[in-house]
Amino acid sequence: MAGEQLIELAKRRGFFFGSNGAYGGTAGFYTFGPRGAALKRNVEDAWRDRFTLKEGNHEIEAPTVMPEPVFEASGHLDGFDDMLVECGECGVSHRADHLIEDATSIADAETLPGSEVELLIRDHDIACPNCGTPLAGQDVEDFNLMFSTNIGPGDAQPGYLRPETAQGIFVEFPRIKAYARGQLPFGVTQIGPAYRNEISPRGGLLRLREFTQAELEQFIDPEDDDPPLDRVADVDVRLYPAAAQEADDGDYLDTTVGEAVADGVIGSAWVGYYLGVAQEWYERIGVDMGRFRFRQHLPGERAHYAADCWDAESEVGGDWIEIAGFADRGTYDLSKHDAHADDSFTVFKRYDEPKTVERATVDPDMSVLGPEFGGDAGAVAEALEALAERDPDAFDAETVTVDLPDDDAATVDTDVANFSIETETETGEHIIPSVIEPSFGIGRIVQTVLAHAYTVDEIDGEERTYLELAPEIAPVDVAVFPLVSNDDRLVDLADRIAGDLRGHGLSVAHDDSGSIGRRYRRQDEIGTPFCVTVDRDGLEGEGPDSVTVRERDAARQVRVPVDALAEELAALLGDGDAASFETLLERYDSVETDVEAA
RNA sequence: GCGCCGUUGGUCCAGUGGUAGGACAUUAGCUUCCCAAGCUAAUAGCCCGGGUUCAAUUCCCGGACGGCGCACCA
Repeated sequence: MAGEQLIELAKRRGFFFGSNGAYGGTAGFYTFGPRGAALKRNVEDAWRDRFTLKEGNHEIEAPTVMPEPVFEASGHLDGFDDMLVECGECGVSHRADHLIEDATSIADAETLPGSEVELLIRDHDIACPNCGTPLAGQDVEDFNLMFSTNIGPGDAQPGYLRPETAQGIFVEFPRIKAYARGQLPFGVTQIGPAYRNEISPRGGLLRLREFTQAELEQFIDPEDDDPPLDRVADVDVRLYPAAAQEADDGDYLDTTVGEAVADGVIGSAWVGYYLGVAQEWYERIGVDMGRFRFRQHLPGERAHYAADCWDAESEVGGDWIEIAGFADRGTYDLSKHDAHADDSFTVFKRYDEPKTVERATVDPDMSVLGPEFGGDAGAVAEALEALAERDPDAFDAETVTVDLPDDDAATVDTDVANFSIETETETGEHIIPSVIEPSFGIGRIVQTVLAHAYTVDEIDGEERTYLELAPEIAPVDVAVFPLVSNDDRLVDLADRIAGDLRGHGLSVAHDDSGSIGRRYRRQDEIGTPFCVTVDRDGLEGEGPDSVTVRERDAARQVRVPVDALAEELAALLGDGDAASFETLLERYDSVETDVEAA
């Protein structure tokens, strides 16, 4: 519940802000500042680690501009536009196709041309649902949600910015399958921008015209391929099934992935598997699981090709927002491209046992058919082949007669057809894989982790705002300060340590401006998990030089030798529980600061 | 796209028909051995276009951007 303060912090501290402010701003576009870009990249890296590397999947990077035929095949060109009609009286815009569908028995008015829709509005006396004024005579305008462009000079080759990153994966499937050696199941991922020319962008990062998606297309043979469900069977999930949403007293279903799949609440085991993987991943990057749920699509909102569909939703500012979708898309996408494109979008599925089939074939003697039938010879040969398949017995006679496309019939000696029954061994068949699609909105995840990390507490009686970000995704790993800036020994050592830690691959902030408390607060506000402070005590005491390491959440401190610093920090920042601040406190001296976080 | 409301330093706000003030932040200096301390100074702003007016940041119209509601979200 920190909506406005969070937006203010995001702007002030460089997480994100509306783009092109110098030119008045552009709705629907956001720029990630230095902190936001780092945070977003860390989220993407965490996603890549879990959904690409840990799953053994293949990541690709396809262009954002794709030619028109791609979207003719995908259905986006026809299906992705809205027909709008504006009321001349009250000015409210309506979906023209919806008005038609309500007033007539036409089911898919979306596919009608605009001119016809205008006639239908006139013929059926359709009026504005808002004010009742007849809409006859108003223009129906197409509004396609894809950004269009031209590829090369002129307008000979129209192109569009992809409205989802997935199309790049589907289009390149014929080649990608070769890299997977043609073996199902395999998964292909892509992280990158997608574009939709939204009518009305709203809500900060929530609905943008350019946004980043991380998508996984898991290609499977639904008959043979099962997910490794046991890996996530015990993962607890909070489900909000369609039935519960429709019931008056519907409630969440707290269960495990294994049980939900076994009970059929989750229809697809593959979808269930990825819900479990996603649940653990969201937890890892710091989503508050008390403000998280999986919501099943209602029958009405499901895309027509999706068998079962669940959304991951998080609560931000009191609203539930969709942050990922998990859909069983069946063979929809690959079938479309298989039908439209030249290449084959199938994989070869080997049978367990080769099948032996007897096939009737002909091998017509064209040196006879040619002279006899002239230009029709080819058609005669084709008709013979078709007949052999349909009615092999016809070739038992002396002559055989076939019908030609132009209603003529042709009779030839059976010998000429060279009819035979051949035995063939079939080792498999070409199938179009089914697709399970987990699709993540990166910007929405960034917004979620920021909102869930936003915390206000009290330190030393002063209110403090900080981001309780997971170290893995925090934009800065560690900040290094001299405790005071009027002692060159401290300043120089802080400089040296910062450089050394950067050499170890850490993202390091260096700050010697203002009091130490002020510098801690700056880092707290951007979620830096650890601060290293160089003080005189660490240089003057017995033994090797040491510095203090402060953790963000409770402001506890421990004194660590400079020589061990890089190694200890790397362990603290590594993913998983490789090391915790508690273990540091056990092994080194803690620092009394009289500071109390409450 | 529609309706209502809004837009003043980096951020949050005050204010005015005669071109503006605060708080916080930032920078520099002094001070400072652990949590937004203090002192001094500096940087920095009326969203854009048109109209009314001697004069517009202020009033009017339009636009852009933002918030809320409607519509939309394949």
